[in-house]
Amino acid sequence: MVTRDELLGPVDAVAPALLGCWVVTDRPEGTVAVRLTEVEAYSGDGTDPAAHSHRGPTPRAAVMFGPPGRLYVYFSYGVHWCANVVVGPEGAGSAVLLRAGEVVVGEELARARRPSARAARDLARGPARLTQALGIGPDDRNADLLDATSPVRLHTGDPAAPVESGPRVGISVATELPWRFWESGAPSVSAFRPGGRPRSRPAREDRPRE
DNA sequence: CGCCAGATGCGCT
DNA sequence: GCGCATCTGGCGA
Repeated sequence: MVTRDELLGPVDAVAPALLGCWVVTDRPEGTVAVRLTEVEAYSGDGTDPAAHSHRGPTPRAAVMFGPPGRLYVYFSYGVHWCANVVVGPEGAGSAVLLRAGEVVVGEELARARRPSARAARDLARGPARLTQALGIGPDDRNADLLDATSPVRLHTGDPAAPVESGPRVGISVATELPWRFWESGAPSVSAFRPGGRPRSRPAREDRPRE
């Protein structure tokens, strides 16, 4: 198990240290474990406008201000659930987004949860895919990842390759911070462009309508 | 292959 | 009402 002390440092130092760790979910239908290959740091120190905690402990972001080692789960784009590990001292408002990993236990169950995934590396490639493969959802909000009896846990591990860093993905502010960390060469690292897809505007005002 | 746009609901202005 | 820490399938080269 990861210990509380390992999560107390600055979020941009803790985030790369989580690479290689395992996220494990025990459910009635079986166990799935994912070895983390890509994460992103979000800081609650007030300097990170991309963090959900940037506007204070709103109802959604309250978990980010709680004790380290809890799971911050949020609903994204009206469709997906994404998961973070809360880090830093209680009240810091910092968290590490779990962006991608490789399924190391329970591949059959992960495939059943993600029928659209073809290659194995796509099972947990991307933050919403990762939560799907692990069966993480709203019921896991604020779960204690450091409790050995919890159905969702974080186990220690080491990266299998050097760690690289670069801009975070899918955000439109603070894109200069190199707070995305990944295992060099990992096939499960997100292929998305830094900064996200540019927002498209209506191409034509005179487009015929039905 | 790569690029594109829709889906879909919540949080905050 | 607007924007969003995304994913997927469709379409064209």
